[in-house]
Amino acid sequence: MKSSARDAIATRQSLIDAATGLFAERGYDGARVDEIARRAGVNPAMISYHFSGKRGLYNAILADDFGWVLGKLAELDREPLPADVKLARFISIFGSLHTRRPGLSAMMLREAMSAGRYLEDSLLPSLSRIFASVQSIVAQGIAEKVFRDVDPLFTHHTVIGAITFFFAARPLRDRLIAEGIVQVPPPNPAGFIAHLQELLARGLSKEG
Amino acid sequence: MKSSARDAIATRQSLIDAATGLFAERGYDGARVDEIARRAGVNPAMISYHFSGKRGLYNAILADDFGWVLGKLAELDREPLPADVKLARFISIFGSLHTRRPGLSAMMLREAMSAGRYLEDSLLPSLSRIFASVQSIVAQGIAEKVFRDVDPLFTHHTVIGAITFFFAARPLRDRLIAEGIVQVPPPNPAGFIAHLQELLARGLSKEG
DNA sequence: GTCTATAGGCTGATAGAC
DNA sequence: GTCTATCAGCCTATAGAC
Repeated sequence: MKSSARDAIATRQSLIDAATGLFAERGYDGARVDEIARRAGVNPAMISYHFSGKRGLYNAILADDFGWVLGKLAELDREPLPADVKLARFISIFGSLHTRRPGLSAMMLREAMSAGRYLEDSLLPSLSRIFASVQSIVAQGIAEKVFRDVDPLFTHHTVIGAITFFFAARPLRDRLIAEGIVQVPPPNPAGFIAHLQELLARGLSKEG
Repeated sequence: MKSSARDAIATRQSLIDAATGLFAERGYDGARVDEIARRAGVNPAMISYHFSGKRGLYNAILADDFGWVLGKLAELDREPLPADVKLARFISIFGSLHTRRPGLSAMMLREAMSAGRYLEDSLLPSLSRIFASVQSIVAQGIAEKVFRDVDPLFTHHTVIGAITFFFAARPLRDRLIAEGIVQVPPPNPAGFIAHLQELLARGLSKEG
């Protein structure tokens, strides 16, 4: 992952990749800038240079990824689909986000637990948007009578909680498997997403 | 919550309560011992005295609560109940744990994300036990043909993820509600637990 | 045994010289 | 883009009061 010297783009990207992993596993305060730089294979001072500090690096990561999700959510909003299909689609989008950007689920969870403590104010609305994303789909489904009468916020929390936990808890799962403390095959993300789609489809269905 | 002077028990408890809140919201590295002591209304040096340091305090909290959960899980194991009832019971136990000890869900999530980084080795088996608790219930249900043929680990992650997220994400939810960014009534834990029980019962059911 | 005040010493983020 | 020094922040140990 080491960038060649004098390549600003590569330096930036190395830092982002290394930092995402460390922020995810150790949190903002637990991640050391020296180790981020070491993993990225660049000089620690590059963090100030490219992102004006640790905080800037942290927020740059979230700004990028939030942008990606919001774009996808906007696309989904525009499509005139029945709510059950939308929900399955959402689960799939949210799953692929975390597959493409491992570590993001943990960063988002940490922000949720700390009420957005390390987040720039300008990013709070984006987080809020994502935080509330499933609710409107569920509400639509209830209105359309394809879902039974559940609480949209509860359903939202179940979906977001399950997905983020699956990805965020990977470090512990991997450790327990590696140390032979639990014996399970390493689970695959696509299978989990399918499992969750099926569970929700059956669990929310009006009939049954 | 301030303990009266020279009351070791009260001092200890104040520290545990204050620390649980701060560890939950800010993580191990983000929680400052001075602030823990200030919130507890005791002198900072009391942390060394009663728990031989920050790390000891952190692990004392987890040791207590893990003990409580493991006791409940052992009880549940002993009862000869059908798997669907056991699962509902588990959800209820796990929910009441987090209701009684707000902050614990966040502490456990953080440990899962960091692979048990701040946990004493002696507590890892307990965490692992909790981490794997739902799996065996689901496996039993499949064998008994009351559940359809799902992946027990996936189901486990869904349940644990949903519950811990609901409680751990409270700070962000409260903030978004307080600032009027989302408009929902503050959700009640008991309702969420019931919602999750119902979702799982329908979603895992063999018929339908 | 329980608690307070304080000083020491370490670690880590950043800025400025090169 | 790198190296180095500084400065701030935080945990803990110590000495002693109650």
